[in-house]
Amino acid sequence: MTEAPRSKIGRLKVRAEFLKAAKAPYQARGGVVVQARDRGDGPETGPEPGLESGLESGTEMRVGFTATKKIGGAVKRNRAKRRLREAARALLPLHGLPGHDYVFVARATTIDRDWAGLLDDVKAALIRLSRPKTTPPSNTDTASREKTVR
RNA sequence: CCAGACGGCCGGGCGAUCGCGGGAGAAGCUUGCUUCCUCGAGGAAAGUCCGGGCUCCACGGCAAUAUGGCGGCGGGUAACGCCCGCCGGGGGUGACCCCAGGGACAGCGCCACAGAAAGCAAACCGCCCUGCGUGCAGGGUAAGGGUGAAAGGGUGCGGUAAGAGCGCACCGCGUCUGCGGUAACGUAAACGGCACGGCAAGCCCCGCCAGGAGCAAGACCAAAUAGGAACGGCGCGCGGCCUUCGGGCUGCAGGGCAUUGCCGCCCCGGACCGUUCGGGUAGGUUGCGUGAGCCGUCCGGUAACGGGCGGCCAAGAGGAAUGAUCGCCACGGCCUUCGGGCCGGACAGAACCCGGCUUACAGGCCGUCUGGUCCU
Repeated sequence: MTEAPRSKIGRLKVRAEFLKAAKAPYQARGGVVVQARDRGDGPETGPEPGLESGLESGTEMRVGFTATKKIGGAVKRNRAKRRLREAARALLPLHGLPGHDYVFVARATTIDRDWAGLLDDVKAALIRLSRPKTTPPSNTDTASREKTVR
């Protein structure tokens, strides 16, 4: 789809993709719940020319946002999604893994959490999710990037 | 100045950095990206309660019925159950506020409890008269008592055995006439001696208004797969038996070209192949914002509103943009050593579009009016 693998973050749009992500590992921090799913078409396999999976191909990482009615009315739900979207924009290129789908689930505390705290929550959840046992080989440069950030 | 009534308006401002959605705006190049420019939530965007526009479906016209809604009169409007003005009734010292406010001689029904009596009036305690056996019978009466939401006009005077619209005055009510008003209605006089109780938010009657579904409406483009149709090529087919399920053996093979056999050709049937077409799913485009539009001004109208002229184009997503952080100022609290410091931001987010209604709302501004108090 594009040559720049890092700056491009796709968006989850279909309900089925959210349901798949909901079965994946997740991490709950103070103001947010993050779910991460490895789509299994990592960058080493490369875009197979014959395969039909060209749509969700390659190193792209994608993200979706969810806020249930438990949080409040439309204003509160939109506000929570906006804050999560902004946090994802800032942190996902640094701590996200390529080829993964992330779903950020808003909680009741998402709105009132102060901004720095919310960023810490998201960062901690992303780092925790990025070092499970099945680490892809492409994770090395991501880890080094993490080190430089700290 | 205090208390209050009514109407209108606002819903923080400026800036910096990083971002997001739209653009038939401009430039650049590597032709699908970058940079710049520009526009980007509300007074209720909400509830989805009424009225419309716009779509599709249904439908020959008219009338009636059913069902639902509306209900003083006049006006406004595209329309309304909305708005304005007025009338009537009720409340308030007042400014003002409130009212499901058509019909009870079309009919049915109801009026609990209490009370003697609750609807073609009757008479419990009374009051009065007559009779006598002196506490009962007969009669008159509806003033007084008591019940009730409501007791067959009210108050006063006369009248009477006691009373009673029995008579009179005023008030109420009814009828008729005059006058004012477009009308609802108001008002005056005369007459009537009071008859016609209330409930229509019980059914009902009368008048008026209503076909249905909704932008997930509807229109267009159109993969893959399956199925359909047309055309062309092609006898590739069918039955029976056996089977180790791979197949084998055997028989038959439509109609026409006069007839019979063979060959050939054509038609038909059917399997497969090819081409084309239509329906249609995913997906995409559109509907989708120039409109009962907004601003200014003048004119008509008490007003709602209407008209003229000039100017403007101002969200349009589709997992759904309008955000994050910071600084200064304004506003509101609290503290203050009067320098300042620390907190805080209501209700709520467009989804086809308008007109209303209803509900939610921190804080603030403006105008008109009423009552009271003080000063001049």
